[in-house]
Formats: sequence, structure tokens, C-alpha cells
Amino acid sequence: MRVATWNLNGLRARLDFLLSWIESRKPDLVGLQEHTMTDDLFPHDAFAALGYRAASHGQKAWNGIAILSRAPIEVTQRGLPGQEEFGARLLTATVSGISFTTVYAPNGKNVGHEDFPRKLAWFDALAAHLERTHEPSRPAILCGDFNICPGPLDSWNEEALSGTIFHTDEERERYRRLIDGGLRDLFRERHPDKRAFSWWDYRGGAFHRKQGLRIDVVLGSAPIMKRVRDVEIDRDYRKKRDGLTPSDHAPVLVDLDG
DNA sequence: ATGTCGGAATTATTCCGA
Repeated sequence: MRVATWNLNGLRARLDFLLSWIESRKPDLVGLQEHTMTDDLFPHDAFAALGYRAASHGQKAWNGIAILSRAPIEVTQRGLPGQEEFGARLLTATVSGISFTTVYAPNGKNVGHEDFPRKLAWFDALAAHLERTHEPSRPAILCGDFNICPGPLDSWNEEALSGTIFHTDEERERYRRLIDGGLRDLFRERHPDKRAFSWWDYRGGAFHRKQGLRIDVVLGSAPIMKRVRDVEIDRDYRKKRDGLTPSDHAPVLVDLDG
């Protein structure tokens, strides 16, 4: 079973790119972030034509997450309780016996911005919600764009960026609370010493300069951990293809046994 | 040039957020 997460930076602008990626990588279950459209505009037909069902939790212009799956999707949660005003950022569904949650965490902008403490509060709410609703012994996946660089190895320049947005102790403490709750970072468990990024700024040729961050992750509970066969960041899909503009994020792919 | 995108508001140009 192949699971993936991808921040699209706009589904309308990325639909052809996404469809060609699906045809190439053939994922079974996908969490999508920043589709930036209302649910009535979500292109269910385009995915159905490739054999995928879809569930969306969207809004106009910003945020928006969705789940694509070959197997039936039973939505169990739309939006993070108590944080609805911060936008459509969480969607949970049961698929193939797995509780699958995809999130688009708030960016926070910078440590002095009013969004920064709101970002920390959003993560506190996320951890509390998962602790309330998820039993660690059950199969669960939490994936998405966390907008947190988990550790120094996940940044192109920790030395210069330490203490700035994505790189603060406060954000990393929130990330750690999720890990301590029984979820494992599947990429880091599989590749303890590998420096790999999932996001590169569009500006300044960051991709070609290798100036990226690993902020898109797939976390899994113990029953998922046991099934992991491989985890890779699909950086080829951060490149322009057939004249189509990529997202500023690359997909993350996880292959599970069974 | 903080250098590029996507989308909204408004009509090809500017704003905002990332």
C-alpha cells in the first residue's frame, strides 16, 4: 500500500501536474494540502476517471485539505475542533482500517507576528485532539505540511536559521509532543542521517541551490511503523514538467506492507 | 530586487500570503 502527502499550492493550477503524478506513482492513499478551493469546486470527476474517490474540506482562496483513495473513505473529522477560525486545515477519515489525518499547519509568518502564538496554540489543540480521539495501539497516520522543521538535519542552514520561523524551540516542542504521543516520523526512522528536503522557496533559485527544508512529514503509530517498507521524498516532482509549473513542495511517498 | 508563485479583487494591474 502506497501512502503519500503533498502540498499542491493550488489545485486549480496543479490539476494536470497532480494527475500525471498519480498515473506515474500510483498511490493508494493521498493527503493533499493547500488546494485553495471550496468543496463545490473540487474536481471529483477528474480523480474518479483514474479510479480514486475523494473527500475535501476546503474554503475559498486559502488552505483546504483533501484525501484521495482507491478504497472507500469514511470521513470522521472535518476541521480541528476549536480552531475553525484559522481555516480549513485538518481532515480525518478511516480508510482500509487506518485512521488517516492530513493537516495543513499554520505558517506563523515570523516569531514576532501575531500568527506565531496562534500557530503554537493550533498545535496544542492538535495534540490534545489526537490524544483524546486516538488510541496509540491502533493504526493511524498523521501527514501533511507541518510548517515546522523537526531538527537541524531538516534545514539547509540551521546555523543561520535557528530561532527563526520553522526553527524555534517552541515549534519543535509542539512537534515533539506529537512524537511522544506515539507517532513516529516515518522518513526519519527509515533514514536517520539523511539530509533531504520537501520544500524549496520559489524565489532565488532555492531548489537549484539546495536551499530547502523538510517540513512535509508522514507520522505513523506503532502498527503502521511495523509495516513500513520504504519512505522517499519525490523531489523529481518539484521540477517543471512538460512546461507545467510545480508546487513549491515535493510529495512524500511511504510504501507499507499489505 | 525579498529575485516567484496562486488567487482575489477587478478588468491587466495591484494586493496579499506563502
